[in-house]
Amino acid sequence: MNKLSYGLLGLISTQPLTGYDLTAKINRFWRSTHSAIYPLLSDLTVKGYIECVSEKQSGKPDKKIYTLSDSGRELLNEWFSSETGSEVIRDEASLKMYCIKCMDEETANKLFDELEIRYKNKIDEYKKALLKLKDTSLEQENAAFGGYILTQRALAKAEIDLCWCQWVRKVYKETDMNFMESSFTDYR
Amino acid sequence: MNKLSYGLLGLISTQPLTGYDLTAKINRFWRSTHSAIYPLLSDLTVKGYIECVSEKQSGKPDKKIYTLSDSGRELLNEWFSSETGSEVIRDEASLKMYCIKCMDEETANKLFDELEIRYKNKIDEYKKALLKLKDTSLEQENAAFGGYILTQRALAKAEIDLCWCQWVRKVYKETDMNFMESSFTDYR
DNA sequence: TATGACATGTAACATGTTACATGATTCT
DNA sequence: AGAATCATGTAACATGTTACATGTCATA
Repeated sequence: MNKLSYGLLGLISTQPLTGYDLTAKINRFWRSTHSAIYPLLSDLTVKGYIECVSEKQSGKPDKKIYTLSDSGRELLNEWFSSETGSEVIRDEASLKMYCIKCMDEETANKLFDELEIRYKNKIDEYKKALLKLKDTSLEQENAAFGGYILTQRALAKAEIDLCWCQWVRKVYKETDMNFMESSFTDYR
Repeated sequence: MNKLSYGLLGLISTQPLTGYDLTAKINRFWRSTHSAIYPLLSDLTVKGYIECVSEKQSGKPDKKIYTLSDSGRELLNEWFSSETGSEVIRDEASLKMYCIKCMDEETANKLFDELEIRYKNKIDEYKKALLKLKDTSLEQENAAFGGYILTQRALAKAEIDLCWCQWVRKVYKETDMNFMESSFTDYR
């Protein structure tokens, strides 16, 4: 059982879902692809933590709808009480930003442009997701609550990223002053 | 060449560093371990992007100090201008928080406690790192600038995480009201 | 008429983690 | 006395990514 497997179990615990649904849902909090998820779902089924019902479709592969079993629910509760692993971050933008003073000005400005657009798009995306959640909240309350709080957090972080990028652009330009004088905390 | 290799090249570009130094430095922005980094440094040396000078030590393995070569500098500049990959996040805390409404109250409160302590520790750590940077800025300006802006960002995000966790705890308790009424943006 | 959403799966390859291996010096 | 820091490296195993494979329907 790896962390992703627990995550899948967690999502399934709030409502029955297909591998396709799970791939889309989990990606907001845990980077993954369907190629990693489908084999894990097979494993979880073999181990008896989830159960699967097939729904016939025309033109598409049968839809496999997964639900949590009793032993899956037990395992989930153990996971809830276990120590939480620390966040894994791998951000190429950070690696580049570390070197910002080594780039020529044109390259640096292009990087600022690229990142600002990216963070603005994220903000839009999360705002839209929040509006969408307002419609679907009535039936699936537990899942909606989870989706709501996590999207609020993602939005807040995207806003920080945008603001930070604008601050760095400003501080980068002011080469004559001591950069330690400009605190991002004050700028926010 | 994977992203981590470019990151190592980037760090070395600002100052000569050992594998041990690199492991410590890069971890703030890119989760990795020495077991992944040492083989990459060998590869980069064979390919001629970095050069290595050994310094004899007693009781410890020789210290290998890496510097960037001309072809390494060229490759770095190409990377600076290339499209930036999107951030990879894998956060077990998010996976658990999605299920917060499915946990019993005691488990949920323990999770809130665990995460708040974690975020507070991070905030302390980054504040200390910022103070430390004020002393070392004079000689290594480019590296200090990179370290400074990235630590400011990490601090801002840790503060958001703590604030968010406290907000979720509050909203979680208020079970009778519609949770969509409570916006994290207003709470901040 | 072409792109994207829907829907599942496998294979080859790349990358990451954990444990093993060694050992002096400094801090608590 | 024991833990942490410094310092490099390999091996076995676990995990993740990209490409391949198939095919319909709805939207732009």
